[in-house]
Amino acid sequence: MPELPEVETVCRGIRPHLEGKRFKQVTVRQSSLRWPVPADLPTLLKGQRVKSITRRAKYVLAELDEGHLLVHLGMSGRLYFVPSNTPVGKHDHVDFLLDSGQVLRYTDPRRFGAVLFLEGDTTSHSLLSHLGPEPLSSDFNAEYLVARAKGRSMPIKSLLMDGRIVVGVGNIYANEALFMAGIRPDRMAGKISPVRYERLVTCVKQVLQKAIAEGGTTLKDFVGGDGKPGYFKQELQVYGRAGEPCLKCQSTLREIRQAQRSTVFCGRCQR
DNA sequence: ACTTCGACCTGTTGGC
DNA sequence: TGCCAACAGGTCGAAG
Repeated sequence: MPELPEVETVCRGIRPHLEGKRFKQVTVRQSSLRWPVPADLPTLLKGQRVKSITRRAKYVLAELDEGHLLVHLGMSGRLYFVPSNTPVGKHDHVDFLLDSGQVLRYTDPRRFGAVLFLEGDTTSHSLLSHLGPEPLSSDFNAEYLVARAKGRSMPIKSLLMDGRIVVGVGNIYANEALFMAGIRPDRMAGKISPVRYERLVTCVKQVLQKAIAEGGTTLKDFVGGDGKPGYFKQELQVYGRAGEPCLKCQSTLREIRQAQRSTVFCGRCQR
């Protein structure tokens, strides 16, 4: 489910029910995720109050009295509230029972996600320290991107999806932003003009903002923390539309593979 | 330093 | 209908 807009949607959905509450009991049924869930997580969290819920890249961070809870949804993860009597499914790996009586559930069939505890400061943690700027912040601008792209032979789509350059842009929105900007995904990053980077930065921000406003993109069964589906799927211009006509010029959208990920683009609109 | 590729998992889909 | 290969929203870390 998760690219930045989906994670942001989840954060916004769960935040009102978490902030100010305390963990009463944490149940870990499957600790084998991307990294092992700490064996002492239930002990570490018990009795702790959630001071705030924030997002950094695609990580959900719960600031606690002492330390932080970090959750990543990987490819197939979900984080959502369930009624306390909800049956436990095969992939329901962690339940967080709050003092309010509500249960926050972490479900992840592919187990590419993560549930970790961070001691103290978040920025120093190895998973977060190397991350590039947030795409919707002013730190992500054309000058910055031009500087980072200088001399790079990597295709622009791969550069966009590199979290050290800019976070939160996954396969869907990389495809969409490049279409919107009229740039071929396989163009060498170092050979794109500053003017085109100006346009690309604007498009990345636009597509992400629009997706957040629509509650994320629902593929499969993504639902935000409030249980509502995302409505951005109907806005997608190229992702998942290979072989179909370009919505701007009607020519057939092409599909290639880059870094084992599917790339869809219009050979006429994108140069 | 930069780029590519395998790896981690399960579920779904499409071809034969 | 069944079986098997390919593919799916991510991203780390090793190899080249």
